[in-house]
Amino acid sequence: MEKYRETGLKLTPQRLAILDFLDGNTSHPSAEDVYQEVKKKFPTMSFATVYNTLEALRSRGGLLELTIDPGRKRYDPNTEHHHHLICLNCKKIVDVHADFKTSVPEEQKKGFQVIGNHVEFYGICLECN
Amino acid sequence: MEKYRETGLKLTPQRLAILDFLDGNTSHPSAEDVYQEVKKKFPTMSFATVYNTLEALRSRGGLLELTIDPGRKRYDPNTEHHHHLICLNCKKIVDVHADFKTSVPEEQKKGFQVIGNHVEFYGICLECN
DNA sequence: GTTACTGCAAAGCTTTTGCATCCCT
DNA sequence: AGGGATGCAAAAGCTTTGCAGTAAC
Repeated sequence: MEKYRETGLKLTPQRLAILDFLDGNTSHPSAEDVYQEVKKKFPTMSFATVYNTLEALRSRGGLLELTIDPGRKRYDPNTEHHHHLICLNCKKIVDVHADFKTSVPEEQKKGFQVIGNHVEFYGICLECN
Repeated sequence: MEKYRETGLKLTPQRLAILDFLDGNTSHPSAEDVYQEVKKKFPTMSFATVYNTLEALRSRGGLLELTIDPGRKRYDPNTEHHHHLICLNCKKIVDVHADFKTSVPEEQKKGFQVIGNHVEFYGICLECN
């Protein structure tokens, strides 16, 4: 939690509440989810602060922005390389840890400098089935 | 092009122009891209028609909705199983054809019925580098 | 003739931004 | 004290929707 201080991030009470909510969280919350949660402790919380903080974390490499859910961004505090399984019905996202050794065939790279990859599995979760 | 008629899709001139633009298109256009292109032929084209047609195609399995680009949906008329490489800078998307044999480890499925997967590679394209 | 599509405008959601005030360091 | 953060409101993107007129079947 305190590790961000040294990156120049100002640790306000609101930010600590956001960090606290995100720490170890595997629910892949949306900005709205973060807002609703932190609003309980800080009724004056605004989306500006939520987005500001999420972006501050992301730019420091402390948060991943997932584009797996159409319509809204989802955030993942686990920045280790891993993959995701999403429910097509309720949009629940669960982590998948595995090493798939996927790589773009050389002749298909089109000059791209490939930086990383992410496997997205989709299906229907237990509750929706 | 005519194959959609038998699915109950009404082939209006506007739809034929959209189908014509999408056929064989590997640029993964956004709704805006489709709109701008078809507007050349039909100046009164509206987003309602674009979205209506894209959804009609998608629901019939003739189009994929990609959620790979934060902020807007991208569409892919190639419904064969394949993967994508996206430029983090300009959001260009290119196809990657390969069989990666990825699957969710049984103990991580959490009761999900897994339907499919998609590998997303990211990097910087030649033009942006 | 039916049924479904078109086009315009309005509304809905998510995200971004301007700005005055406030507070962490 | 200074620089950055907060919070409110407004605005900006993208997508959806209502509805009257219209065209495909």
